[in-house]
Amino acid sequence: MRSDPRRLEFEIDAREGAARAGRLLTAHGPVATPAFIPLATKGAVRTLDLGDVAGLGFELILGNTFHLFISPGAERIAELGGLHRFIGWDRALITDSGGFQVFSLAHGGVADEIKGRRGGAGASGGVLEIAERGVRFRSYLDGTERFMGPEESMDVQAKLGADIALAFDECTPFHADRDYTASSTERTHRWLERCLDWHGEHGPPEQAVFGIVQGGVHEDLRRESAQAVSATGVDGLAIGGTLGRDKPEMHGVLAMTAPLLPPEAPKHLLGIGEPDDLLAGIALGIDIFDCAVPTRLARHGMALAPLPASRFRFDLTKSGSATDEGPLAEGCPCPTCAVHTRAYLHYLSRAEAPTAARLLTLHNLTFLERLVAGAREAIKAGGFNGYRAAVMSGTAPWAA
RNA sequence: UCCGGGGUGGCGAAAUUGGCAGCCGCGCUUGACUGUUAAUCAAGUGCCCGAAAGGGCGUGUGGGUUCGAGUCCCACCCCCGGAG
Repeated sequence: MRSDPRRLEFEIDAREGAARAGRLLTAHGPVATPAFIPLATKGAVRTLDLGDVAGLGFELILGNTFHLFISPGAERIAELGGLHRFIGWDRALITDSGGFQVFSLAHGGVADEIKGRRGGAGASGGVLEIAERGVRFRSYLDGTERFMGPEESMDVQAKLGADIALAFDECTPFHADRDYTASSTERTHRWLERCLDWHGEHGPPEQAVFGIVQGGVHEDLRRESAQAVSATGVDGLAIGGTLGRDKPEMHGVLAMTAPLLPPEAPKHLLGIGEPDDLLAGIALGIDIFDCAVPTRLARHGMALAPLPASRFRFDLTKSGSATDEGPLAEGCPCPTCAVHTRAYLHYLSRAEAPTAARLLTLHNLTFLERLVAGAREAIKAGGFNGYRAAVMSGTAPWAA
């Protein structure tokens, strides 16, 4: 157990039901919440320069312990002045612990595991052993055997110098049975204690640590996990693990889990999400979200748009856009929509021009930033429910 | 005009030399993507009719040989190269 002073101030300005608007005060500046966090897994938001990311208004990005550990290595980054300096980002930074990458190494993506497809482009089955001490795996880069446990993860994150470190956990698969999920969740709790012990002794004083709540889809396990993580006095809590087979189940698990977390703590929903998921999470009191969807979809020719009937996606690669002179989304304030037509973006996407991925990434990140910015304003004005209903009925976040 | 080479899906091309035409790739269509091993992956795709099962038609054109022809023979059309 830790009894250190808090390294992360969290101020709540306004509440509406469980939803709240406020800010995280990190060593690298404030982060207005609710916030969406772009992924900079390998130290870069794919296709963008971090100057672009700051220009879009983001105050927090997420880097990854596992990938940076594999290359270029924590020592290298430490020698070069830490991750902020290495990548040229002076705002807040959170690093994921590597727990999810073990899952990914074994199963590919979340959807691959749920649907029983053994991993699209991933899933080379590089996990050798998951044991109490930690995880033995084979590097996807050069095949060498590597090891990561709670201490190693925290050591890497200390060297990276993230403002917020995530505790090392095991992301329990959807297909794991209840017994496995229970014992894995308990091990994650023991790993959290070891993370905090290591961090208390060696970690940067200004670095905050979030613990991760597991428990799969089981209410009692989620409750036990929420209590166990809360009891450690972490600076914040993250909800992890696979949350169910489909969206309704995911929202159910979320609705059951979120209220179990201490109300005053910052809450991070890991790996989610899509626009409706963000609003569902915000309604339940989630403060920060990270997700691969906006940036990955952009690289696959898919734009986010106020289209709830098509999961807020607009497929720009379809031939219907070939002669469409309108913008991606009417009234969108992003730099792409300010200049370009659907016809041009369609052409670029089909041509697999790198510029297409960049322009769509700018748009998609803007969409989510505007979505959460709108939620922040709505909560402060006491109109979040109306805002959510408007977005869910197809009103653009920048118009709401 | 003569000599030589060549005409196969939307495109580049295969076809074990007379044995289920179109392998493979591009393009196109559809699907997937939620703490990023994904600017990726999966499925389909000769043409026509049909919702489908299915049916019909297909290797420049027209004949011929053969149980069977993209492949062999004859004539013609077109393209490329060379010679006049």
